Amino acid sequence: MRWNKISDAVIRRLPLYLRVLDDLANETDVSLISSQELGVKAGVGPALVRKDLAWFGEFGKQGVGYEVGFLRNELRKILNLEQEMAVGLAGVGSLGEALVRYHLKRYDDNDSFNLRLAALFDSDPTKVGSTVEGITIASLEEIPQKVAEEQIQIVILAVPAEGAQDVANRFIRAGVKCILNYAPVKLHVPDTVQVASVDLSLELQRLAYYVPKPAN
Amino acid sequence: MRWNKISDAVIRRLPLYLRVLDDLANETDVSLISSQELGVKAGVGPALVRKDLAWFGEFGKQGVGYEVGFLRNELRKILNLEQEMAVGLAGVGSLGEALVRYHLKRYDDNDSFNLRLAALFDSDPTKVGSTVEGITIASLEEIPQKVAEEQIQIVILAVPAEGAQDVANRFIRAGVKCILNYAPVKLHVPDTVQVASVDLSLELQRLAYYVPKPAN
DNA sequence: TAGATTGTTAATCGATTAACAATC
DNA sequence: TAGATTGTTAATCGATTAACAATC
Repeated sequence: MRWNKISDAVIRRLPLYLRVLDDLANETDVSLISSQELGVKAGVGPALVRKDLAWFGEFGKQGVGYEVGFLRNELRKILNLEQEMAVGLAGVGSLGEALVRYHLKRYDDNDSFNLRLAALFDSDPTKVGSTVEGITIASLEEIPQKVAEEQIQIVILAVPAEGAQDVANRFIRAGVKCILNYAPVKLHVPDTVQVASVDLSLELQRLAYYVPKPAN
Repeated sequence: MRWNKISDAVIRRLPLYLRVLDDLANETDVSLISSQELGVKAGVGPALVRKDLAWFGEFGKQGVGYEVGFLRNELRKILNLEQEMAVGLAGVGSLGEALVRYHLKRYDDNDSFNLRLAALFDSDPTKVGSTVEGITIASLEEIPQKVAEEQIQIVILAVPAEGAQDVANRFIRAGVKCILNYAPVKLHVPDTVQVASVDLSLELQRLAYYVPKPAN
């Protein structure tokens, strides 16, 4: 299986489809779904659903639709979620702690969320050694060892803006290729590294544009 | 000023530009910037920078560039950030609390982040009446009054997945038109309402796709 | 004036949608 | 078989980039 150069726009929708299939697998006894229905539930047009899936293979049956359990499993394979993957989190402030709890809840609730939170990191020596939800906080110096030991593949950055680039660099040097960044800064990374960014302030400032201006 | 039908792709980049200009205004004595430099700092091509800005007016001088303070101010006007705007937050769990702190820090640090956190809401009666960072938690029943009193224009949802749609509906009924959703569900809203979504699990599942598969 | 950079138009690129033959 | 829905190709739509005349 080598699917080169598939657009990120496509990849972004796959977890959306997977979520719909997960819900369907739990809540109902529906075992078949059409691109039409899947599209409605995911908020995507039916043609686009079919085209997205077609990049990876032929998963449906003409005249019938897609078998829920089967398609779900294929999506998990495509997204690398079949085996458990280890995730690290740096910056155990109030946001970091909240993300730890949020993550653990997702991990427990959702079978397809095969991402185990394996290590925490913080620069503050007074935090190092203490635990959050049973996970011990390591220092930034321990990044190389921990990443290697736990085979950490993805890192969540919940550090302050000032420290974000430095901490990112440390993980990149340790071999991490995927970063989910919560700090309000643009990270500069080699293009072998994928960054996803979650930025409250950018989102809010964008929403402000859509606030209706008072009629005058 | 009536700029109809400007693409959301454009709007998403404006806060990025604004952030660069804010940094420039604070850190250095640079008072002019070219689309080239602004583009590099924002991670956007120079032609696109010029085209984005051109939707709203002529802000530069040929042969010279853009005046930092002036452009910054124009962007604030465009994004509705000139006057302070009131924001509400629902769901004061650990994520909600963390977002409160995060928000207040941004509000203090950044002049252009003119979004004041004006009210908190929670469904848990044992939380109602207590305060976080000096802001009192109201019940969901108080949404209509609070929204009207404080003129809340944007709401951050940090409630569990199950409650998200219901809480969203309450705010929409109270007249809120912009929602920033942290719950892992697709919200169904009238198309007069703008939703921005932040979804840790979708982002992580997407990143998992990019994790290099072990050579075998 | 000469050099630089904008604002804008035209060309390119990519992503979504429509349509339909294949087929379950 | 008749009806339905896929997989796929062609058409459309929109966004980005390249190019350049206008002009500071």
